[in-house]
Amino acid sequence: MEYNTRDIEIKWQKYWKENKTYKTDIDPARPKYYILDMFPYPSGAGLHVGHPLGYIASDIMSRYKRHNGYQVLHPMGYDAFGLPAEQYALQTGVHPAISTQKNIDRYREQLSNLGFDYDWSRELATCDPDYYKWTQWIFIQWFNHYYCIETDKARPIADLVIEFEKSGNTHSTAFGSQDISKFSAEEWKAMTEKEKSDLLMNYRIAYRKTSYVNWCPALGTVLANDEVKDGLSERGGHPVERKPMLQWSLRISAYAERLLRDLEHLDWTDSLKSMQRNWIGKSTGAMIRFRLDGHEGEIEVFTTRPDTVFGATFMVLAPEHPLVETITTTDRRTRVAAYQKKAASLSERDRQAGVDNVSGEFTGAYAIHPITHKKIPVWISDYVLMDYGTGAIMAVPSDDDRDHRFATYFEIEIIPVVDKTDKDPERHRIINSEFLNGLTVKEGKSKIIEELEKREIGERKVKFKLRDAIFSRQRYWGEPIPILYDKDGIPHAMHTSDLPLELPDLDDFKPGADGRSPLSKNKEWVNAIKEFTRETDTMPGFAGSSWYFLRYMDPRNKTAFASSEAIKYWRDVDLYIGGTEHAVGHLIYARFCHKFLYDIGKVVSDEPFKKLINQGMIQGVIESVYLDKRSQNPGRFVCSGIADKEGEEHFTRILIHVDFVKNYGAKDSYISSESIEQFLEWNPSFKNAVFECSGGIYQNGNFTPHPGSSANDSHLLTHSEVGKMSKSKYNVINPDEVIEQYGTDCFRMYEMFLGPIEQSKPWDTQGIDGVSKFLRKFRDLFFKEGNFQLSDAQPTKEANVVLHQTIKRVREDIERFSFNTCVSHFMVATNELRKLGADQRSILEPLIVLISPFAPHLAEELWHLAGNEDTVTVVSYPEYDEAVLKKDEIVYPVAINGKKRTEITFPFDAEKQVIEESVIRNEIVLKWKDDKQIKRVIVVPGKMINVVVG
RNA sequence: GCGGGUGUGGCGGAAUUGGUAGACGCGCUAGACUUAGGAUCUAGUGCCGCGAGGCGUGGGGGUUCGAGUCCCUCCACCCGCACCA
Repeated sequence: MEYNTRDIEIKWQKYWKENKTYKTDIDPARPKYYILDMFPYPSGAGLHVGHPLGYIASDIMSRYKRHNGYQVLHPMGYDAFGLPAEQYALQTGVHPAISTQKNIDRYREQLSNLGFDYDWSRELATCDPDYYKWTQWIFIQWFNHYYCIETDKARPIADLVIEFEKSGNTHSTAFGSQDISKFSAEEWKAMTEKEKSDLLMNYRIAYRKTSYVNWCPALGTVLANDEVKDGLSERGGHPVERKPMLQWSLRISAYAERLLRDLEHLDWTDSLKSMQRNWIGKSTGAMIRFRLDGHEGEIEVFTTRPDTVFGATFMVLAPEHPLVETITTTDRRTRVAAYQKKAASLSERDRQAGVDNVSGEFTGAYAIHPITHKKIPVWISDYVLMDYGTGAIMAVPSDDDRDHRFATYFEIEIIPVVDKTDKDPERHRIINSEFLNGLTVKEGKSKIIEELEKREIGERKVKFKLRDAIFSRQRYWGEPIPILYDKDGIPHAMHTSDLPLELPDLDDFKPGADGRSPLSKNKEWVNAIKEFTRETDTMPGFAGSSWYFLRYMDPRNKTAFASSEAIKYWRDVDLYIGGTEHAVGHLIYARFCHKFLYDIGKVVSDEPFKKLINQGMIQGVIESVYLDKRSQNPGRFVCSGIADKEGEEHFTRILIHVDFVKNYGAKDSYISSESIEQFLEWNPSFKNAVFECSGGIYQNGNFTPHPGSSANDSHLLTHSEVGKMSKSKYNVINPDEVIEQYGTDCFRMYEMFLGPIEQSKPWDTQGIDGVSKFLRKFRDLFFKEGNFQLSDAQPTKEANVVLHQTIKRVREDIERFSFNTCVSHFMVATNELRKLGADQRSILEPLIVLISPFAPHLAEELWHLAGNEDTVTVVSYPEYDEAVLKKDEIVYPVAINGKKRTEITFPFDAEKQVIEESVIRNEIVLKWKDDKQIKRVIVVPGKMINVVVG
C-alpha cells in the first residue's frame, strides 16, 4: 500500500474538524497551559514558508502538553485592522472589510492545511464589532483612570476629582504631564467645566495633547513613519512636514518603572529584555537649576553625573530652546539666528551624518554656576536635542566626550574633576570639587544630590526614554474612538452600554480636510447624537493587539471582555512564540495594557507573557544576474566570473525569480538556456539580450559556444545572497506547494529539523528528501508486504531499549524546545528498529503517540490502523522506564593524557579500584605508557577513564 | 560608540551540568538491484599521512587529569539602539 500523504492528511483534518477534537474549555480538574502564537496580520500575500516556523513549534508544544494531561488553550485569530487594507481600498475601491475577510479566509485555509490544533471556535478578528467593543471599553477605562504614584497603580479619575475638591492638587500624587501649577480646592471649584476638563487631561491615562504628525500636503494625508523616507512620502516622493495636531495619547510613561522592574521575573531571552530595557531607557541622576546672569529665569538641566558639577565650564542649549530668544545678546543675534536656521533645515538624517563635526554658537549670555557662582558661557549646538531631557545640558568637558570635543574646538576651559589614574573606575577619586574631593564617583553622586536638595538648587531625578504612545490615527480602517465632544469641546467618554461604536460604512476612503480621518466626511455619523460631535480619529494597530490574548479566554462573551472564571482559570500566557520584530512595540504595549487591567482588578496576573521564545526567520535566497551598464539595447548579461574580471562597477544586478535558477542559493547557482527562456518570458523587456558565460553566448534562442569551448549550453553563474523572503525579491516559497509535494507532516518535521527554533536560516529544500524518506521508513515499520501488521510477541530487550531511550530523549528535548534534535531521535529510533526487525505492538504503539505532536496525521492514521477507536491526540504521552535503560555493562572510553586511545568494558557496578587495576594492565594502555610512569588514573563512574602518564 | 548574540566537516546542524567532538540529515564516493534512474538498498565519508600516527570546534593565551563547553584577550559576522546628557 502506498503512503499517500495528502489523502491521509485531508482525511484526519476533516475528522478533527467534525469531532471538534481541539475544542477546549475550562476544566478545573486539569492544570491549564496557554500557548500563544503572535497575532498575524492577514496580508494579501498569504503565508510563506517562514511564517509557520513558530506555529509548528507551538503546535508541537501544545499537543505535547495535551498528551501530558494539560487543558491546553491554543487559539488563533487576526490582527485585522491596518493600513495595507486601507491603501488597497484607495487603489482599487474594494472595501477594507471585504479584502480583509478574503485574506482571513485564505490564512485560515493555509493554517488548517498545516494541521494545527487550534480551537477554531475561538477564532477572532480585531475588526469584528463584537471584538472591538471591548477595545473601546478598555479605552474608556483608560480615559476614566489616572496613575497614582503613591499606590503605584491606576485609580479612577473620580477619586482625583474628589481630592481636588478637598485639597486642590497641593498634595497630589497623580502622575501627570509636567508644568501643572499648584491650585487650591477653592481654585478648583471656581474653574469652568472646560478648565476642569483640560486640567484632568493632564492625568488621564488616555489623554489628548498636541503632537506632531507627518503631514503630506500633496497627498492631503497624514503618513505613518514608515511611509516617509528621507523627508519625502514613499508614495510619490512628495515633501512631508511636521504638523501639530490634537491627538489622543496613552500615558504609558507612568508605567515605565514597573515595565522595567517586572522584566526581571520574565522568562524571556536576554536580548529581548535588553531591547526593552533600552527602550524604556531609565537613567538616574539629578535635575540642577542654573540661574542666568542678568536675566530672569533659569536653565534646568538633567545630568546622570551630578558629581562632576564642578567641572561644568559652560552650558549648551538645543538650538530650538525657547530661552535662546531672550538671552542672546544683540551682537550675537545674527550669528545665533543663522545657526538656528541651519539646524532647523537639517533633517534628522543630516544631523546624524554630521555627528563628527563640532558646531555651535555662543549666545553671549552667562549662567551662574549654582555652587561656585562663577559665570559660565551659554552656547547653543545641535548636539543637544530639544526633545531629550530638558533640551539643555551642563557641559563637563573633562568627563564627556562630546563636551570635550566642543570645548577643545572652541577653546573653553576644561577642569578635570575625576582622577582616573587608577585603572579600576570604582576607585576613581573626585578632585577640584570642594566638598566632594576624595570621594568615589558613587559617593560623590549621593553627596552632591544631598547638597543640591539642601540648597534647593536641584534634586534627585529619574528619567525614562519611554514616551507616551500616540493613540490617534487619521484613518478609516481602525476602531472608532468612543468619545463625544460637547459644544464646548469637552470630550466625554461614551457610556459603555452604548458600545460598540461601529465603524460606519464609507465608499470613499480618501482623507478628510486638513488631514483629518475619512470618517470626518460622514457628517451623519459625526453628528448622530444631538449637541455632540464624534471623535473622527481611529485607533492604531496596537490597540486591538494589546489585549487579544485575554479575549481568547472567553471570545464570545457579551457582557465582559472575558468572564472572571475564564480569566482566573487561564490567567496568563504560559508560552508565547513569535518573532523579534515585536520586541519593543507590541510587547511593551501589551504589557502596559495588561498591567493597567490588573490595576483595575480585571485580570489576575501582572504580566501577560511568562515565557517567550523568539523564532528565527526563514530567509530567502535573492538571485540576480549581472547586466552590463555600458550595453545599450539589447542588453548584455554576463556570468558573475566575467563581471568580476571586467570590474563590478560596470554592472548592475537584475533580480531574477529563484524558480528559474538552477542550484539557487549555492555557490554555483546558474541559469541554463531553459532558465533564460523562463526569465525572458517573465521579463520580456530583455527579449533580445545577449547572455554571455565563459563557455559561450546565448541569444534569441540559440547557444553559440566560444571558439575552442566544448560547452553546449549556457552556464551563466548568478549572484546569490541570503535575504528577506518577500514578494518583491521574487523568492517566496509557498508552503502549500511544498505540502502538495511532500505532505504536511513532512513539511512540519523538516522545518523543525532545519535547526534550533530561535536561529534564522535560509530556506533550502536540499534536505527535505531526507525527512520524507524517514517518514516513509517510519511508516514501513508498521507494514509487512504492504499490509498493516503488528505482532503481539514480547519485545526484544534491544528494541525495548531503543523505545525507552527515544522516549527519554524526545521528552527531554521537547521540554527544552530543542525540536530539531527530536527529529533526529526519531530517525535514529527508526533506523535501529528497522535493523532489529521490530514489529511488536508494545514497541511501535508508544512510538505512534511519541511522534504524534510532530506528525499528527500519520500518527492518527497509524493509531487507528492499530485498532484504536479514539483520537491519538489525547492519549497519555509514553513514559520511559529507567530500569530498561540501565545497562549491565559499560563501555568505558579510555584516554591516555586526555586523548582517547581505547575502550574497555566493565560491569555496571564495577568498583573504581577494580577498574583502575585492570586499566593499568591493559595492553593498549601499556603500549602508550611506553617507558614512562603512570602517575594517576581518573575514573569517572559511568563516564570515562583517563590515565595520566609522564 | 553602547547593548545583545553567533562562530564546530563541503552544507544544515549534534554534543543538557567540563568527560569518546562531528549524532541525525543533505551532499559526495563506491557497490548492489536495474533497459534506465533524480527510485531503493549496502558500505564509506573531519583534515593531513602509504602507514604508525599527527592535527583538529574563528585566532592567541590560561585554569584543569581532561576544555567546543570555564577565564583573559583579539578577530569576523548578525541583530537592536545611537549626538540619550
